[in-house]
Amino acid sequence: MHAFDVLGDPVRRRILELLADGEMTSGSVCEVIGEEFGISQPAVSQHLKVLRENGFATVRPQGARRLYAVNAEPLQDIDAWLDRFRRFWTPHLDALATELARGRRARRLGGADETPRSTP
Amino acid sequence: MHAFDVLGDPVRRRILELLADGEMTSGSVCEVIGEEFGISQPAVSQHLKVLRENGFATVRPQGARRLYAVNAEPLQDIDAWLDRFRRFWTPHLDALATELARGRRARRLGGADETPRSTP
DNA sequence: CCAACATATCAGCTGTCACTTATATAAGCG
DNA sequence: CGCTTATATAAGTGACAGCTGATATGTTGG
Repeated sequence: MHAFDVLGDPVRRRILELLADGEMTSGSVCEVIGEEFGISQPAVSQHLKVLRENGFATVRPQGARRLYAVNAEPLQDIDAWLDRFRRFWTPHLDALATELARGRRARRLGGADETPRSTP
Repeated sequence: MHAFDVLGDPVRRRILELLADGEMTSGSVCEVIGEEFGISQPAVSQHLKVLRENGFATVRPQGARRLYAVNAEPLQDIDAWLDRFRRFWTPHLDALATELARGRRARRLGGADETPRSTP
């Protein structure tokens, strides 16, 4: 599943927003999301699974609870993908801004955006 | 359709990448995308429609052709949404970087991310 | 140990999205 | 004017994402 697909779901975006403020147990997430979106505990748990399996969140058991936290790497990938469009709203990067942008880009791991081969 | 849903499709992402290099006719886009993804002209046309209707692309008729171009506003929205996670990979913004980040954020239009009301 | 809690998984249903083929609209050209 | 080119729309279909209710797994406290 591609990073953008993961973020395509409003529930998952909201969960990440929650986690952005710090670790949360699955239960707390379920409480808030259930309240806001009116969906069941299994539904939330499934969303957490998607976030986990796609590297957007990490889990840490603490007794019976599971503490979820943001893992930003995939978000950084998205940020990197946006780079090619930044010039549309940042007409002329001055030297330092260029430097900063380059820094962000360089800090990325390996490129390889899955664009399919010409003739399968 | 939410911005992230629009970008959830690899074909649409690729189209935007193509348009990032400058205007293209629908035909040219069809040619490249058809080649790369092996889908039909109507399929590509439908994707272009989604991009159009969600503000990711603009069209300009030129005779029988239609020239498509990137419209970056929705991408900027996404960039703004990412702001709350930037601290995860930019541990300590120095003064100027903060200033730049604030500039980007401030340049955004109105906030209002569609988070549903508590009890419908 | 066992009852109650916390969380994950399973199986099945349903709506939506991306595709196809066929066709409509419209501009250029001889 | 027809004919071809360029693009969009329509209608139908298959796959799959996200939901629910039921249930499995694992933990804690009495």
